[in-house]
Amino acid sequence: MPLNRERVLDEALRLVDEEGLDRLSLRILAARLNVQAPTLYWHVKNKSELLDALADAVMDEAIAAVPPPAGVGDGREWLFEALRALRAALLQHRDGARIISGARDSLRRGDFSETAMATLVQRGMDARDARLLVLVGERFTVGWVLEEQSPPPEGPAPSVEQLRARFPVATRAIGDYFTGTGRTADDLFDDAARLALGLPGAGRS
Amino acid sequence: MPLNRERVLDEALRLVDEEGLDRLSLRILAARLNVQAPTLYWHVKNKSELLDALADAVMDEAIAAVPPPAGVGDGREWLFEALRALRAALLQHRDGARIISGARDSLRRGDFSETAMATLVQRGMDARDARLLVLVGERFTVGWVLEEQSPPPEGPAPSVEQLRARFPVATRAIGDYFTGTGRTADDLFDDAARLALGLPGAGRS
DNA sequence: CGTAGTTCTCTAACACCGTAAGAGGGAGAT
DNA sequence: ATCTCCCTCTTACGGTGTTAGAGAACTACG
Repeated sequence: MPLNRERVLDEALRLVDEEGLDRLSLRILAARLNVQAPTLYWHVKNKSELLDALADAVMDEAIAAVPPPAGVGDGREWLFEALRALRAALLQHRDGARIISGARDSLRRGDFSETAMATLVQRGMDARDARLLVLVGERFTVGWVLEEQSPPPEGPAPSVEQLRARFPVATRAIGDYFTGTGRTADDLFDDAARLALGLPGAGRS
Repeated sequence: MPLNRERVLDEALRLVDEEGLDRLSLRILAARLNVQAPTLYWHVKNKSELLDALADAVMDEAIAAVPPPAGVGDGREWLFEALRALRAALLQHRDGARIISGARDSLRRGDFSETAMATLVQRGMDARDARLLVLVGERFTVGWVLEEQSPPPEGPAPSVEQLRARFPVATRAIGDYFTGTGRTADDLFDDAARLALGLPGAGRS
């Protein structure tokens, strides 16, 4: 079975999932494919193009996960669901947000925006508002997941008391949000995303 | 004049500003300081710690640029100004957003959030709402500037017609926003940020 | 059948990277 | 005069992306 571009990309994504984006090197990837590193250059222009292709793959999954528009509203609720799907797709892969935010040349990013904006406009929203809303939602979500996926600091984690001393308001707010209540990180994103989109809800407890 | 940590960090930031984050290597940095690469290890633990220090430096500038709270509202308007200051500080340095989003261990990020949340709470906002709002604003802004600062694709830029064919809604909305009107990228950020924070305005034209 | 061409993988090498180990110079204190 | 601390040096290791070019295997053509 000969090597082809698809197998290279699949294995690259698997490698990133297992070891993280920083460990993706052409030599390691080649070894996993039982091949020498320069061989990859036959199937891929260079590493940067490989990274772009990975970003495309991740975005494809995100786009595929977006639910079809339904319901009645002006589409804000649908956009909210689309952002949930985007976040889920990014979380599906280790460093997913870094992959797509680092891509130099990925038209799939634009596809996501375009279909989102088109859907909103089709449902009656002003084009200018739609663009603004999609831009806000998309960049907010990427920034959010980027933070969620950022690895913890290298040294020993700072103690809870130290954090409480330096960030009293934040730690108390975090504590109030999670402890006792059965809320999860997913709920926090939902609340934040609804807020960013100007949607009601974010159900007070 | 002996080398010290401060001079190393200053020169590193200058190097990043001139050449971009990808070109920051210990050898190049050392050469600019008329020193050999391993010498830097006397002043800095390793490259990762250096990057964290750069992130701290950038965030310090952002924090310093935040205006003192004033006025009357519940603080949302002030937070909006704080986000503008954050964006401006990130734009001040090449790859500013990447620098702070890549930092593994920077407490200054937390300082920004903490003072923002404390300010909002002090002005009467519910702690939970304040946290959510600050989180939304901060991550939105970082995601936004990350996109603003991402370099153009390597090859020749795709033609306007190609873009219009693939992204009709988006290109039309962009055109409507900028052409003719005297609006700038700064205005677009302002509109988007106000939307994300639930502030009125984003003056319809 | 032979030969030419295409497709894929190989080896060898280059320049660069972060980083470790340890030698040594120079200044100040004992 | 020696000891000690601070700072810089040389040397080296294993890793990186990438290029150049040789060569094997297969296909198509005369």
